[in-house]
Amino acid sequence: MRRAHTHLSAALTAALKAQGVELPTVTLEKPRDPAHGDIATNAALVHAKALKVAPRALAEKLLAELELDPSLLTCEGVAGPGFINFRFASAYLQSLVGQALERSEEFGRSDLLAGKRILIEFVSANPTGPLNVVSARAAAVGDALCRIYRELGAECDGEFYVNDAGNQVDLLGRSVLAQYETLRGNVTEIPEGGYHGEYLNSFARSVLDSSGDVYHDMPEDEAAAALGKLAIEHHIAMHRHSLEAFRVQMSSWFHESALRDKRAEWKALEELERRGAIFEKDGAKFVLTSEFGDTQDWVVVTSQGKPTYFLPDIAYHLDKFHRGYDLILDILGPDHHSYITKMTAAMSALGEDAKRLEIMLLQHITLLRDGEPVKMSKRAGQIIEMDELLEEVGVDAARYFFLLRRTSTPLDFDIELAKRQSDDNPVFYAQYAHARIASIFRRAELEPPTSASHLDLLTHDEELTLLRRLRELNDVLADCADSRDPHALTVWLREVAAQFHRFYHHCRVLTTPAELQTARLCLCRATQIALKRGLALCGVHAPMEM
RNA sequence: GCCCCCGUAGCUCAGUGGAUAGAGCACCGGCCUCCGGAGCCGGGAGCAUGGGUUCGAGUCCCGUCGGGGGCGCCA
Repeated sequence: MRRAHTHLSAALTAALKAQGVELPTVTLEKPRDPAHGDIATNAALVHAKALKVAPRALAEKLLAELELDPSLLTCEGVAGPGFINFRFASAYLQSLVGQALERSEEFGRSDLLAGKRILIEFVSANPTGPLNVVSARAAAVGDALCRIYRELGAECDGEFYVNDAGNQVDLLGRSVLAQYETLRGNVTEIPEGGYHGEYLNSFARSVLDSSGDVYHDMPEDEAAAALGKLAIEHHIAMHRHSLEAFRVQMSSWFHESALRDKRAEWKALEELERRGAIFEKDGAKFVLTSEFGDTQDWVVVTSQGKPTYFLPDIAYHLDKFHRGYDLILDILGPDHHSYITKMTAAMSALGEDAKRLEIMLLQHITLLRDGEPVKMSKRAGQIIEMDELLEEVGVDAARYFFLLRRTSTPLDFDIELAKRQSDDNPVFYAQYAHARIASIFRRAELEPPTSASHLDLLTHDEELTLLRRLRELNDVLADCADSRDPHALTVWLREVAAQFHRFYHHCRVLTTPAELQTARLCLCRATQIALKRGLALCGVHAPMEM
């Protein structure tokens, strides 16, 4: 899908060298104004200064030098301050239909990131309650990114880090125990800082129903520990179930308890000490993150001798580095922003190449119902569970809506809009185009073509514009990969759908001369394949009818 | 006080150093004896602000104003 670009890039490099440029830099871009063609290059503007000539004059010289394959590209001449514009040859655009039909599900695949190993950690919600809608956005984004990186040839793993150790397990156990005792008629206060969610009440009831007084008869510490463990396991199972329903495939679930079993947090501490990156103050141990780019140092072991959450987190990240990934991506909530410099500094302190670690912050979401924000308070236990949202709007709409904004932008999730079956609902608009194509083949009582013919008849403006859109899939995926953000894919899908509808309105498909009909059916099929792939990378189904 | 995100059309947002800044919604007006009208065609207005870097800035840097979030020996 980038043959024309590759060709042009090479041709321009050769032309620049002939003009005496030793290290040509060639950037190709899509002009904003379609009247300027399909590809523009600023090569003349960039290199004019060094060669001491006017940009437009250099552009003319390059043009005279340039050897282009006319089956791929034609030149539109020099324009503006010194841009050179090019246009795709119709034959090249038409050939994309053949590619789509032949490659089918593979349309969009490339080897851009072949050989790269990428790890994306996402969701990683604490197993102290069900997944809520905050995790749902992370799930949608993280999973879509995994799919995109794999589409581009990378080996990409998605990982859930399970915080199943430490203080919160104990606290969770005591909270459950309090609920359990209350249910037995022994009204007990939930401990300070404990968990108040209603879900724990029903969990405590199920424990009481199945185990009776067993936990009442144990010593309190023992009961709390046992109940904590039980509650954690219960929630992990819930998380797995919810994510599966959301079509999120985690490659691995990394348990903090496994790390602690190996004493990995203490080994990380020893390594930091060995490197002189630990100091003691007021009986606590600090890591010298300020020496590695952070504004302050952080406690890793309290004066009570217990590790803070940060120490096992360091051990966990170190483990990720040791697993040899080229890129280690963490997707975290916006409240973790201090974590970026903190963890990066800690990795540097351990002698790792911190550039391999990228921590991205996913901005929060606001659910809107009838235009009004749905109030959520974690402290009061009022949360909207991910499962409830899926139940109400469906997996397709939920996944797609979470990708509609850039990750750096807070997202308003309009529940009514997500449920609406009309063209102002972006997910339905894209899916509808796919279903409409399916209906054309049903109507014609034809199987979709698997090989192309008479493509040279596709010469209408709307046909060629549609082909240009289909070609962009590779570029869009590369953008998503670079920006670590699948959102551009939803923009592309909307544009493909819109352009398909325009084409369909202006160009009759059925009841036209046989050869033209064949060509147009091939174009319809190619569009359908492209839509299906785009939707699949978002984790959304492409229905045949709706 | 320090740090992060954001400020583009009435609203929600694209635009990640290029040429005359684009979509959707909403609003107004057209298009169904015609392959799915869940669609298409046409119509207005805008880069918060002041500097700087650059041949070129919505985009990069600094300041100001406005909105949101974060700064524990909690996780």
